[in-house]
Amino acid sequence: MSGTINVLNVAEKPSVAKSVSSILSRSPNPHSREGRSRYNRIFEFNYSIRGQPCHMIFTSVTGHLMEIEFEERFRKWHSCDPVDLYQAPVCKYVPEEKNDIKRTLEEEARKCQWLVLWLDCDREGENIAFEVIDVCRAVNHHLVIRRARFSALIDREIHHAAQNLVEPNQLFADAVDARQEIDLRIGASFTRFQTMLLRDKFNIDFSADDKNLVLSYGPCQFPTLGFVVERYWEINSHEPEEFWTINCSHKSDEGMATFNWMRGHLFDYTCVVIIYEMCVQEPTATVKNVRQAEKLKYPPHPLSTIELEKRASRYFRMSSEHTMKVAEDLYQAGFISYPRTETDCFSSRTDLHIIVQEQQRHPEWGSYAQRLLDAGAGLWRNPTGGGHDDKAHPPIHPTKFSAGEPRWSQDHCRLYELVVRHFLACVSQPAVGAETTVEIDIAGELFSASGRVILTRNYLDVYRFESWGGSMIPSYVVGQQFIPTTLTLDSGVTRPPQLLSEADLLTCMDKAGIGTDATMHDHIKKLLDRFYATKDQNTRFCPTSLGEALVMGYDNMGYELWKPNLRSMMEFDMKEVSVGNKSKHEVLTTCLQQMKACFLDARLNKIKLLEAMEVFFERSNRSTGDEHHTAGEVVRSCGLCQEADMVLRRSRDGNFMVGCLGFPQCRNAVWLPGSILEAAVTRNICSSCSPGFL
DNA sequence: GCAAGGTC
Repeated sequence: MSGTINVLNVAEKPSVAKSVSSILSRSPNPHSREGRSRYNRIFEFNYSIRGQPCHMIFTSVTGHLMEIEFEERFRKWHSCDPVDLYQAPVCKYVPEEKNDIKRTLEEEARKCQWLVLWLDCDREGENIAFEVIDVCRAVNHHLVIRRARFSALIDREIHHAAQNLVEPNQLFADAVDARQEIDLRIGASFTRFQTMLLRDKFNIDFSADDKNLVLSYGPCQFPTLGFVVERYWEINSHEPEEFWTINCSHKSDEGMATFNWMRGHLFDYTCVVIIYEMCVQEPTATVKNVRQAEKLKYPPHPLSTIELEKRASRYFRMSSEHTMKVAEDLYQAGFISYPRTETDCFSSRTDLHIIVQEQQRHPEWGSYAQRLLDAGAGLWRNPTGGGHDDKAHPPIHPTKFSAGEPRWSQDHCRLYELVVRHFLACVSQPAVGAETTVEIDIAGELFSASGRVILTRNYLDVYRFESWGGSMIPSYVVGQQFIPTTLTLDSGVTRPPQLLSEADLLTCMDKAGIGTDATMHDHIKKLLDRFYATKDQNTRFCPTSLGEALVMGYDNMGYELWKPNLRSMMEFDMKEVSVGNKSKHEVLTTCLQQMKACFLDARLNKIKLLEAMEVFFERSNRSTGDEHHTAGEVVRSCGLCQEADMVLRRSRDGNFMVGCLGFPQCRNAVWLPGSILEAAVTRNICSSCSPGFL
């Protein structure tokens, strides 16, 4: 073997550079010096790779080093036709704020014989690896380039990776190149097109700073908007239907039992009346069945990013964007582990007990932590995972004890508490309850009642965010007979679903593969920033007229640009590229060809987009006048808000519409076609569809 | 001024 060689090692982020350096140098604080970028230090130590003595120089980037952009002459909005953006040359460049990292890499690469890439082992990481290669090779053509493959920051894994270096995977990087290019071309072309088309035609009046009103289109943000609009439409089109049911209760010395009709509810009034009459004539109830069973309520799986966002939204009404900001703070200060992870199971190598031990001092949950560690208490249970593992980061867990820091905001305290309590819950036994179900028979009709008592709370003692409802019911024995205390015929009305909450929206995105754990909150925030949707105090999202108009415009064209399919197809193609079934060129060509055709067609049909905007901005303009308060003929009560009446009126352009008097709080409305010359409210009921009770 | 993806 020759003498010592210099090896430049690059990780995706500073924390990984430090961890890997510690492991390889077998020292908790390896020697380090400053680089040109103040975040990315350079660690130095000696190491031996397969007998070759190496002087290791270990630094990092911060995610992608480069961005993709159109060539200069296509960057200005009016410099070209947006359709040109499907062929315009694109290039990768290092943005200004990453220049110091680039310079560090160049300076160090000149001194080295080898370059070892320690980027995350996913597609994006592989792509970043090639960005680093580009920069380093430009200043040193003789570099020997190697890739370290590791899935966890633990000794065995890291030493194994260092001793078994491989080639970087061009296919993985290609998949990301294709994704970037498609996203840029589609996003920029549609954004410019719809912004320039609609901004000048409509006086879209936003109270805030709208000097740079941009109506953006993106393959992630639009499907996200699509979910919001789709739910809103589902609510609007809901026709409340009246139903009937029979309820029965029985009061005894032990308390009250409420029995539900096992038929649930029926929409046929006559039918329910006949059954009810039978029950009233022979009201004696006979107990047919009494079941007792032990039920378990399991603690949640270890915490992934999406779950953290969902739970912070549900428990504290924190937005996912704010949650990630606070989590990042806590992570930077060392209180919680890395907050961007898909993993919801702990590696068997993680020492869970040590994490619990640290929390024993806490005034609120410390005693619970002590009980967990007491083997005699039997509270401990090894956590069960949810089956997700990104092979890079553990689930989110506390890494340092705190009883609250002076600099923390209320949200920092809450989020730290959630992470700790969630962790303690994960390693706890499930809650145990006893459930009793009683079935009775009245005149041949079956009713049932159930009750539950919690026998052992276990994890519920620490996880104060969850409860397990249930009430006691008196005891019954099979064959026992009694006369019900009440037996009533009740009516109800079917309700529309609720608007999507932030947690619902995250679930929709996760299922459809829209965005990643690190970006989903960005796409949600974008809907609010672009005035496409609003969020109420209960974190529920409602599309604005603008958001609804955009989705409706494309929907009327017959395109599913606002549905998640487009992104799923792209994801599928990316996978094909990364395993070598399709080439990057092939995927780019076909995908962009299709999107260009779609773009040209959309432009040809821009009248649909304009029409959709007219509908909503007509409606929006009206709200500034007071004419919507003028009464019209009442058609029916509003099924959406269930508070005001729907009335028939003429809109400003002379067309008929049926709108809710609750406007603008309630935006329920039906717009009749302009070809209708007369409209009136009658009591006649359509004989073919015979709508039910309204 | 435009996308989505890394990360500080």
